[in-house]
Amino acid sequence: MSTIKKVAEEAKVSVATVSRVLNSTGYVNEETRKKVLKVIEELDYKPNSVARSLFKKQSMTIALIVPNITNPFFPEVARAIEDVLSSKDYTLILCNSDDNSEKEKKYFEVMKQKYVDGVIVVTSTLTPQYIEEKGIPIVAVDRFIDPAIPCVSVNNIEGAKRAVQYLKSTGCKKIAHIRGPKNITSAEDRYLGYLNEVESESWFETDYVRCGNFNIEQTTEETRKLLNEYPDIDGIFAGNDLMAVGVIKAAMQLGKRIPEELSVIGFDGISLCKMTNPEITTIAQPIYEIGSVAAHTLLDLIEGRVIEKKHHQLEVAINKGQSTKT
Amino acid sequence: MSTIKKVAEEAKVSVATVSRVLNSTGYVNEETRKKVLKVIEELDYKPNSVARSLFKKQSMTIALIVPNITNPFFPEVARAIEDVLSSKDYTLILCNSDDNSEKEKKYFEVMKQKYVDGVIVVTSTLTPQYIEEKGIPIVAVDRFIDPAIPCVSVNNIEGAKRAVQYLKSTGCKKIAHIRGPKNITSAEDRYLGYLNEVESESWFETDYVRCGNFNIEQTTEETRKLLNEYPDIDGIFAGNDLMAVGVIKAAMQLGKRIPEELSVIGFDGISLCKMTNPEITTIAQPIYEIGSVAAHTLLDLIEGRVIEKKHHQLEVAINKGQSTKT
DNA sequence: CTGAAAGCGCTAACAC
DNA sequence: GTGTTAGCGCTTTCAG
Repeated sequence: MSTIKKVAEEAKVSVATVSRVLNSTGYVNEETRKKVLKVIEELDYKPNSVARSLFKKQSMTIALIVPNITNPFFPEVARAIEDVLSSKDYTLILCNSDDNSEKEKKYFEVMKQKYVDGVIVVTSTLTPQYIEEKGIPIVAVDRFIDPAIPCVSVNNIEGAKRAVQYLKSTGCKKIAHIRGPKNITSAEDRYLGYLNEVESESWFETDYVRCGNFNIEQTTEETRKLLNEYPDIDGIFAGNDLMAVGVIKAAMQLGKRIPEELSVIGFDGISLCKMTNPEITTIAQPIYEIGSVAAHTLLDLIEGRVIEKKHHQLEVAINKGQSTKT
Repeated sequence: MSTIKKVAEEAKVSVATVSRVLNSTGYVNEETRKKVLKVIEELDYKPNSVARSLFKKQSMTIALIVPNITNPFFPEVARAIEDVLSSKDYTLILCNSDDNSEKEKKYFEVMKQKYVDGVIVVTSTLTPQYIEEKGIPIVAVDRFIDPAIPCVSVNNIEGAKRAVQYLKSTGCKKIAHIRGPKNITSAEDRYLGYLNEVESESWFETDYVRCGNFNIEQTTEETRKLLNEYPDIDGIFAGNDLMAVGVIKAAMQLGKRIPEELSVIGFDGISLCKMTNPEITTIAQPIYEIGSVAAHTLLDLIEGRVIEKKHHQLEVAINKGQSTKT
């Protein structure tokens, strides 16, 4: 592998000059510039990013910390982020935290040692103090951390309201909610949105809310119990699409027809919704856009541009499938 | 951020000594060792990986190049890889190639400049010459590249045979195949396995093979055509699970009952299979294990261990769902 | 416009 | 056992 020094020798100039043409900084005579370029070409010289990083204290890489890339929501976010990063010559490091605070911190440590320029994170355990202390530019995705930290998400409360409203509009009379984990802001907000729509209804019971923890099996189990206790529930708003699958499974086990006897609506809009049968009606987030906006925001932060808007709340849309009545 | 120099000053020793205790290399008096450790603790000193990389010409990071992380097969592979890497203090860089040779090459270039220690790749365009030339340790996953390059996959031919045999064993009399893209070795092998099982059958027609390109919509379209032309086909082996979804969609559109009128079997064993209705019967690859073995193999390669086995062919298993008869 | 030289933070000879 | 020093490959003052 050729180095800047070899190029300099070959071109009979100093390394400083080569560096100048490489980075288009400072003045350099057009003739010498051409000569240097020619030698670079001939030697197929590629600057060493590590050496550059050491000097500049930046690495042109950013890290994405998600709970688990295996959860179908995240690959799409990751893809979007990687797309914008690679178009700007940045590189993406992928980390799975399992929502474990220790792991998240360990990743942060490592990233700092590697001069990683910034991180995009989906977390519910990291505190603003810790983040502040690390001093790495950061943007949160999906889950809110702190007013001081840029965040891109959707309006989960509004989305949840729309879900319930839609269920009502298609004739559901008793609507339950299988919610995501406590302490996850997005799950909490969806629950709040649901509550807001139903608490003043005469039919509402607090017992209509069950926790499915974003997990199919548990959701199936909880739903079965729920439906056995309250056979007249005719609509369920699941806290995400995976849980909607769980709800549907439970309904099938109980022999309830969907959507005739039970309507189901999810949240997220992962591509899975279109693969099931019935296709799942869902409050779709613009997942790709979320990733894309997060990446751009982080780059703004890193490259010192003024960040006009700290909190992006993107619009949800309703994707109608066959798990709800028309 | 404190540096090794500050630690040395504070501990009143040379940087060499600090480096020694850091890396446990060479002799260092127990007393001084303790003193140094204490200072490191006090200053919360963390060695700078970039500086170390520059010297050692290695970065403790490896890259994973997949066509598209959005394809549900890959997140699981990525997760497995990241799990073993992080346990060995390596970091994972994620790249999406879209099966585009130019992008793959660009990534390779960048990785080389970053002193990335190795790459795990899913490719059908990279040539052994190119890889050789780059001189980066590499292991292929899912798709075979060259006998000289370590590869971890399953025996696709055998798996495909088993799929067809299973269909036969459940009573299917005319079995078609919706195959994946030409030039992708795994798709090719599955096709070969299918062919091997059916070509001597009296009912077999070459026209029973259609190309679905690993894509749901196209598969649905092709299947619909196929089933219209040959209404008596009663079994379809889809080249992967996503295409199995496409087949099922087509069957539903045509009002064919699954599995009574048409049995469907997929390949891969992604978790999606358990989320659809009917659940998809599939030839399941040990996806997590594939990623895990690939990561270990790459680390062996990187760390100079003898690699006992270049080509790992892991075992498939049949996952029975309700898309086939019992 | 160009070159010399001082680092960025760390490791590994090589002395002592 | 421990310190000195020469780099790893690049960027950026600072002279000239």
